[in-house]
Amino acid sequence: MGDPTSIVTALDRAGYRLTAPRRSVATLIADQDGHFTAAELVRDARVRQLGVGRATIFRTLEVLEDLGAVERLDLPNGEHAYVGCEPAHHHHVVCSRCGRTDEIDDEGLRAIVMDVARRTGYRVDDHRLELFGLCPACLAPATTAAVTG
Amino acid sequence: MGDPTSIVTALDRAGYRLTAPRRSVATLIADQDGHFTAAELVRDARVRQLGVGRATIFRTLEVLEDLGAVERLDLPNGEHAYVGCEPAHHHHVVCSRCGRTDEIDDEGLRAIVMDVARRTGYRVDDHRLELFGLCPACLAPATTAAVTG
DNA sequence: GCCGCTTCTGAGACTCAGTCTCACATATGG
DNA sequence: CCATATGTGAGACTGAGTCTCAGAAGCGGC
Repeated sequence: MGDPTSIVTALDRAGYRLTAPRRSVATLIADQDGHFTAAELVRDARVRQLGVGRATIFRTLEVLEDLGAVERLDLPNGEHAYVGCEPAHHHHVVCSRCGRTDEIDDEGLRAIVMDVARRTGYRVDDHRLELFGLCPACLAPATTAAVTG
Repeated sequence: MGDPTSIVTALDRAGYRLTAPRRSVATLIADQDGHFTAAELVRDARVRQLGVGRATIFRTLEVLEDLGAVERLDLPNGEHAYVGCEPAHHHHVVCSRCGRTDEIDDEGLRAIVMDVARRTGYRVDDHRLELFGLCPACLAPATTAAVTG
């Protein structure tokens, strides 16, 4: 964690200028564990005195989402969060406790999408799958606690 | 469409009072085609002079979501929308053009969830699947147009 | 039908995410 | 180093959703 290079590279390759604020945002994102919200980046930027404006953070997130360097999640509570990720189509499992996310591939889902399309007559262009639960690390103490108490 | 009975019944069975504003909201929802936003209900209520306040609409939607009489969707553009639906776990295909939604069952997804759980070590408690595309009705003219022009 | 208690409601203030504007700054190609 | 297109920050603005609180009204008991 903590390496903003891939984000910066993605910006560069797409023809965006490599400005100081964008590098700062890239660093902030690279330093996040699991998912994060725009508001968290704004707060972190202020704490770290990076002098990056709110608007810039929102704009940069938008660009990065377009580039696929970041993906937007809709948490069950309605919040919009982001995860840094590799630019390929995939989905995420999100830990409800610590916010850790892992990518999951598309495999089986494709079959479901095709099946739904066949049965409903829709042409399915896009889809979103999000799984929520507890990651192994958060699960371990929970299990222990359950056994103990 | 247009029959608010099932929503009213659901409220009643859950021990909520059957007030005039709640009946109005139930009717508004029953009259919606496809998905709708809280803002749309507020507007409709005003147009139809139902005298239902904004806060009440939000509160009623929250209650109905708890009861499973309504499900919340996150549209690709970030908006929060709702669909009236039967209170059982399922997912939706959403038409990007007309907003129509259809329910799809859980079948194949269960296998995916279990597979992901096994491979990642997460305990998956909840999931969300949304498919977006064009419904058959919106698809037909689109196809014609493509052929014609 | 009426009473009393509890739940519900509407108005409007409030909060907070996200967008927009616009004058100023700066990365980049030449 | 310059010209210029692109990016930036401050802060106003918008719109969703929440909260508060005094008053209204459903419902069970009589």
